[in-house]
Amino acid sequence: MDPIKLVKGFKDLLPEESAKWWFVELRARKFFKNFGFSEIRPPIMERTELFQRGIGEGTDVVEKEMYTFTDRSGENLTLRPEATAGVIRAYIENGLFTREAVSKLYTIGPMFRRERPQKGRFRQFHQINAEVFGVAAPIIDAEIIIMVNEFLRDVGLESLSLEINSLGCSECRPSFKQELIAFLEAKKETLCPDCQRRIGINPLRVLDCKVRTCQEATVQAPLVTSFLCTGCHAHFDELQKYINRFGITYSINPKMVRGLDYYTKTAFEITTTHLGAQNAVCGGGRYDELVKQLGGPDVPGIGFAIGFERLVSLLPMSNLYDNSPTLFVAPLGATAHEKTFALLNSLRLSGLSCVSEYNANVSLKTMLKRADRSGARLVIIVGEDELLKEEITIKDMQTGKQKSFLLSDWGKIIATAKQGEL
RNA sequence: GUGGGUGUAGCUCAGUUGGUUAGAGCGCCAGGUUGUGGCCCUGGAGGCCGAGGGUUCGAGCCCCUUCACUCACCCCA
Repeated sequence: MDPIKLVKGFKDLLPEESAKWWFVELRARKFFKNFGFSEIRPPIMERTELFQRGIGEGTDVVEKEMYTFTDRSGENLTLRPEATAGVIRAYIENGLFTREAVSKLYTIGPMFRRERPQKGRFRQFHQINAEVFGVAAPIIDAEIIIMVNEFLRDVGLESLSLEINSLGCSECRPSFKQELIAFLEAKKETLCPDCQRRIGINPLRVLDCKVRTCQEATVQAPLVTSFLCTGCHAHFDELQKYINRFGITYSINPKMVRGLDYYTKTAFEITTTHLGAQNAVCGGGRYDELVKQLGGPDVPGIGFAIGFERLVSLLPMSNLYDNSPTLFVAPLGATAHEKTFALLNSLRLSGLSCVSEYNANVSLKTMLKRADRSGARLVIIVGEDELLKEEITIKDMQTGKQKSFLLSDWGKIIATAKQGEL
């Protein structure tokens, strides 16, 4: 029979990798706690309408990338393609805005988009998401940007670049958009076919196009930053003031746009050159009108998403993700297995990570080989000699030293094992 | 959805103008050591050469089809 294969664009996370994931996740949770966030875990499936309203009908994500289906009772459901909409739904539905003036929430989990897979892009992928509701002041924009920037540095990423921009609000964006469209229409001939199409759909994206002729054509294009209303302008200025005060390096990229419709004012992106074409490790921004748009109170919001797989693939080599046990128990023969069984498990219960051999017939040589490969530094050997004397031998694999202990003297054995070396 | 690349052992890959029994390294198993790992030596297991069809006396190699993976576009984390 042919084995069943995994779904295209989905990945099995194997043990070597999952150790890295734990490392990242633990660090992230620590960071979030320090910055006053708490975890929320909305389901990974929502009513399709939520995403249509939240992300925007015209976006590619909604138009052609969602895993949407009707369940047995005819409800139209979708596997979440991003986290923000679901978090906002939960925020509204559970009335979190009535409990506290400001909510700082994070969530870590899988997202689903039916795109053609490539380097750094999968149909099931994971994100670390953060959202803050209820703060309109730019100080929070700065806080969030600094937090995510420092977090990525903390887990060990290097040569990242941070870009920020302001996309304006519903007041100033339309006039900019109008001006931009007029500009692009005039240059239409020199733009690539994709961009010619974009003029009508998402004119801001033209500024971000990779085709050289398009980049050349848009050097003189009007910039959002020069169209900002006084409110947005002040917001953007103050944000920079705060970031400068903390002192991280960034650049302003007036041509950066975000993919989803809901962003207003601040937008930012953290990229690297080591990811192939998918160079964004983190993207985020402010969405002051989204909560209201989804039926909630008029509460401003800001958030970001980190691509988990992308982050992990950038992690430097490190022994920080080492998952080795501290101890390998090697009993020779059936009697030794019986004698060490209780000890083995009480070592585990005392907080030590121990592995053992289950086959009573394997040789000491093989067990030591397995112990070596397991990464355990200490090995407890129990064979005929030890059984006669009611002893065990502990071997330090790094130094080769060996030492005997009375089998009954668990306290001493555990203490030595906890030391991790002889 | 569109375009390119690649499919040979568990993994990374050789494989001559089409020629007999398809190879290497790593990994795995066993032995060299009756109870001592790594290093070294010896041996072993492991392949429908992605699948289907075609050309040919003969196909891993050539042709067609198909599937999978991969990279890029679109778009995005």
